Amino acid sequence: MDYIKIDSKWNERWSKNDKLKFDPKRKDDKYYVLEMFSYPSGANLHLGHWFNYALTDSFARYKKMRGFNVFQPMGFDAFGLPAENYAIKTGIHPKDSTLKNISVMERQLSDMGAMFDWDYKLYTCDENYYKWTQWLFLQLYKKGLAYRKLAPVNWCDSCNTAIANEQVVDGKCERCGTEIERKHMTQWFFKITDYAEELLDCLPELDWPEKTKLMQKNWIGKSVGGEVDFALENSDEKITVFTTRADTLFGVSFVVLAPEHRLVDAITTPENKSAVDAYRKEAAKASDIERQSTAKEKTGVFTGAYCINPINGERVPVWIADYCLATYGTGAVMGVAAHDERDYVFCKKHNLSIKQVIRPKNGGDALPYTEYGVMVNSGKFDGLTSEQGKTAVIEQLEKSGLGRKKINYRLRDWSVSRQRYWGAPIPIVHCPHCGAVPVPEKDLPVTLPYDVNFTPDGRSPLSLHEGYMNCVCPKCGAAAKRDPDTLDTFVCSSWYYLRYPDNKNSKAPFDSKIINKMLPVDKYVGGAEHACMHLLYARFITKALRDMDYLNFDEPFKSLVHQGLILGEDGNKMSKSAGNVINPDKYIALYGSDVFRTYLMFGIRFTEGGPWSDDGIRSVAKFLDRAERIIVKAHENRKLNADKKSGGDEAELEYALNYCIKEVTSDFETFSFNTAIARLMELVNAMYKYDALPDANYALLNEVAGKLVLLIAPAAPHFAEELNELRGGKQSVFLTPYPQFDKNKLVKSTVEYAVQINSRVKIKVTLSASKDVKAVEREALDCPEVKELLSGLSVKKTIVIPGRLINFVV
RNA sequence: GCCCAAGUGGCGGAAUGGCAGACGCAAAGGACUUAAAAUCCUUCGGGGGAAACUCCGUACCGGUUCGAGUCCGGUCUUGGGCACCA
Repeated sequence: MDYIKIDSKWNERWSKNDKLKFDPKRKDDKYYVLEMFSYPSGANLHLGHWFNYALTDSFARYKKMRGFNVFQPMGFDAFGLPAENYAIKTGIHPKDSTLKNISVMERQLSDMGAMFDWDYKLYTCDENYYKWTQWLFLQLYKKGLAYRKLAPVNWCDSCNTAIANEQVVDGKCERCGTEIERKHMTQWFFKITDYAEELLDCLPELDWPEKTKLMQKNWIGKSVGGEVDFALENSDEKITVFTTRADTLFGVSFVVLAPEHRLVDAITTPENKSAVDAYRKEAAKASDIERQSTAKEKTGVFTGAYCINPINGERVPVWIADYCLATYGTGAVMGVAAHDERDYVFCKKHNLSIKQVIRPKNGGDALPYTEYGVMVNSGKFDGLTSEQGKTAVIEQLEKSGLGRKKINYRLRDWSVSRQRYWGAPIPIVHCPHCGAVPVPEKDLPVTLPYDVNFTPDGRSPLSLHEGYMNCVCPKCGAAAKRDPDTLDTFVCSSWYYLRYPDNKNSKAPFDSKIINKMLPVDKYVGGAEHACMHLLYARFITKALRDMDYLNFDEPFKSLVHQGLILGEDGNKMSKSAGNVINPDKYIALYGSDVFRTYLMFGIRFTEGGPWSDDGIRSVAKFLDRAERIIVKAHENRKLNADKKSGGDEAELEYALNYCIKEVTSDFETFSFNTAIARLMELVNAMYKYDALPDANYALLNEVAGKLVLLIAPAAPHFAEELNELRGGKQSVFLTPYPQFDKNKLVKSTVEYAVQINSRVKIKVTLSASKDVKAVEREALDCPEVKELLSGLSVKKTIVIPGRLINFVV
């Protein structure tokens, strides 16, 4: 078959066939398949896109054949840093480069022959889209879920700008090599922590990979414990620490503040000031990852201050150390050397006291002992278990107001301000009189100006644009300034799935009546690298909009699948700099899209990915050729031996067909495309075997061939259409119901059993297909071969696995 | 460093705790052909054995079990994420 020629032939016919498109009037049997949209970074669709989009399209086509009204939209996550970097380097405007990339990628996506509903496309950089991203910001603001606070950014002094983590290489700015430091700026945050508990609670019901749910669970990081107040000596202030181990409170050796903690300046004594300042400066250079490394040496300096342990009145020194993070808990921790590895090392190093207050339940004094045990040296609490003590100590402190139960989350609020140009402007005006004032909804969008200057030093173009920055306060009319920042692109992608089904709505982001019927997404497909951020943000936004009565569902993505990562031939991640990028276009030009798609399905496990290799791509063309030959032959000879009585050979062929239907169906449901193709190959092999008989019934073979065309259609859509037409099919295969298997044709009267002695396979015997364990055992014992095998042995135990094996333990 | 995965022939990969290597690729041998391509047939984890057969084998070490690639504990390696790449 000419695989290249049929690509364009059928792509064109499909685009003209409205029956193949999503029907917006039918929502009861809708099936929303969504692939994470892509960032138009390079000028080309790369292999990874192809892998994800083509194979998910096969799944969508399968669902279509199962009778669903499939909705499969496509769009672009078009704002982002790379386009801006490109502009700084080349002077080409991000909008121009982005739109150009999009047009190339759209062409490649249509060449793929995927049944995307292009009428519903969206670009996040489009005014008609980001208008509603800004609307979303305003709703969150109204609801009290958007707020401002001081937060650190990576600051490059020479570029005079904040830079992304990605642009920090070895602690230096990737552009100019200047050492970066953390600078605190007032920025917008979304209060995702308000939803921490619900985001956690809803996880179990989601049909998501367990590992992804676990990662989100750990990311949210709920810990149940308590807060304890340590009063400062010579001050009215107190240090509040969060702990999950209040049972160790009697053993506190020191208290540590994060170097950024607000009290550090106030409590540091004059003789310690220079050391503390130097330490803080050094700590500002390290990333959180470096600071938390347990392999790193535990550094810290004494502030000179002391505080009082509320449970026993002991005087405790206050230190600062970079392993204590300002962003988690209260930014202060109590150090219990005897029962925490990190604290133990810290105390040994700085010669602080170590006091054992927990003893293992079965005794022992080896320190540090970090497990639960029994309280000792803890006054009236002695003898309580850690579990009891944790609660009892906090309850005691609650009476005096020096402590309280507290649930803490590792999850932090979502920082959405970006000091960049290529993003959705933040719809806020800063007025000297009224402060931060939201732009009225009727004035949206706040349009991103085009005529900006991309200075080589990387300063934010928006803040330098007078026409954009100067405005009047919507509240009092005074001269005011716009917020110079743009929104994190994750904000744009946190709601796009809600826009697709109603993408042309100019009055609202979406019509709730439509969206409540179209959502949740039935199958969401995308990379596992989004497990913690995008997927969590999208869940949060859905819940927030639900609480504002825009939506009536709790979760955006009912079912989720991650595709694996396709690596370069060298086994490394594909990248321009590594020179290992594979362009799918050359394979399409050589083999056609069906061969390429089927090869991707067969050669690489969808959820695993792996290094690219084109070994064997020819074999897939061979398989399709082989299938074509038998399908054509069966059709041409369809009248031959049509009245032949069915016998064992026919039953075998029908078994092969029905087994294939059963397996391929369940494989498609689980995205196990590689085994689905293997089962199709087996069916083709069975057809050849039958064809080799002298008196083969071609009417039957042709019937099987007809089913094969349908089964193969989601994997090789153009190929299947072509053969369907050749066989006289009048309408598209994708409007033809997917074959169902007949379970009566899958019943076999006998089964081959493996007979084991002490779990080692010795012989094989054919027994009846009974499920009755006792009957199978009796039948086996009657077999002469088994009798011979067991002669002279005494059987202690017999294990029968119906349909599989019998194990005699002797 | 922390969280989450993965590790099976020369290669891609199959295996609800039940016959490891389905289905393919590559390789070798053969048929057809003047020849090539295409197609078809056979072999194909390792050791031992003439053969029947037997022993070993799913990164490494240990455990649970009649039985472990699969479950548990530990180790190593690789990949993803670690909050301003998307």
